[in-house]
Amino acid sequence: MTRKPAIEDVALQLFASEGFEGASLGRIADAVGIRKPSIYAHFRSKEDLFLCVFKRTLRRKQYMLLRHILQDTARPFEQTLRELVERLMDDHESDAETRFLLRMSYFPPSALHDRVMELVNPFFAQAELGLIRLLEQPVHAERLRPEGAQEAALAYLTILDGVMAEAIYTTTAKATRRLDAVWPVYCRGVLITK
Amino acid sequence: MTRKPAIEDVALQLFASEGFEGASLGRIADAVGIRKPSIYAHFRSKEDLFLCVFKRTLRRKQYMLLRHILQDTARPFEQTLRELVERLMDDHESDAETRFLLRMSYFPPSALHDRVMELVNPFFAQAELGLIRLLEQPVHAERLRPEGAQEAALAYLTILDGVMAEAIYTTTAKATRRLDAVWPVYCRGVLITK
DNA sequence: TACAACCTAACGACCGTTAGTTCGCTCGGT
DNA sequence: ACCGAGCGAACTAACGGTCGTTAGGTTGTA
Repeated sequence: MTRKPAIEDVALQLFASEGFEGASLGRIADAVGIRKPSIYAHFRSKEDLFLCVFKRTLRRKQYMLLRHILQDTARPFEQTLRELVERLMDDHESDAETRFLLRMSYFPPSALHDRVMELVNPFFAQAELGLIRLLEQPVHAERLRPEGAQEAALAYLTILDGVMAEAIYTTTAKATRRLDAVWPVYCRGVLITK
Repeated sequence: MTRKPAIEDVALQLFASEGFEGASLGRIADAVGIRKPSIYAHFRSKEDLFLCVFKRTLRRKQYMLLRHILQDTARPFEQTLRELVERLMDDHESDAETRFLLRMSYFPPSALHDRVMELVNPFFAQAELGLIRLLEQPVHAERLRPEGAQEAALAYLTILDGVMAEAIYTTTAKATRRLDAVWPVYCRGVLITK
């Protein structure tokens, strides 16, 4: 029975709350219940541990996003999209995975900046593409302004980031307040007025 | 002739790019051209240095924001607000002050979390209030949907944060692309359709 | 004008602590 | 007999921070 998954879980927690430099291997080992050198039985270095955790988180998040977007493509898209924001906000509050991913995408450890960006860029590019594909489906496109799928997708991602930003530096409650204000504006702005 | 301002400038740069834990006093001193103990002639500790720089940055940013918002209250507000996003994006690219402020507001050094938040919260609260006051002026309010000043202010702040988020983890060019997409959506969403 | 007293920025040397990392050993399962 | 997870000890480098001292400028007083 190996402690490898436990090490990754704890590292995720500490990286999310203290940052890469702020989370030491000694405290990670303490929280797992092992000694510091034991970590090196599973990871070549602190950077290696970080990148393993980062890749795992990216994989899981990508899977979750695609599942959510494609779960029921016939529903009104604004319902699916609003639920996605709410879901990510709740995740950010409850589990560290979303906090970790956001923090390390915004401010990666400077020595690993390039390698992190190589992983993050395709992730966001694919998310954007998936969103545009959803909105281009005739069921939804006909309710949007002409040629408005890409505009609606980019505007949505901007709003998503804005709400998550508020959730990061204040609270989920205040972020909900922002979402409630911005959502009607968004819908009026992208839907065709009949 | 004292090196105190130089120390603060360099600390700002390094805190912005490496984070609080990632920026060491030794490297700050090197970049200034002095030795590490000399820093203690001006600051009681690393935390003290950080808080001084943070407060100074907050003061300057607040001054800039108020000046921008109140510079010409008769102009169409959507012009003023769009220019403000563009200005903050440019600042983020050119000088470290905006990067520092955003990074440390999102992810303050965990030991200083509470003290940082005590400074940040009034800052953002006042920015929100100033914005609502601007939009409540009759010249602007009559172009907004009824009771829409607060909604328009919150929606704007969300979009501002979303665009800045993109500027942080990609580039100013990509953030501009988002702004171009979201801005017409915002205007259609908050203005009265005639 | 002279000069001692004072102040302060800056420094070299060094403190205790902790960081990431390596090595060689032990022990339990196969 | 082997393999690999885990550990104790120990290494080097770097951390934030303190100490006593120095050099240069300002000030007070005679």
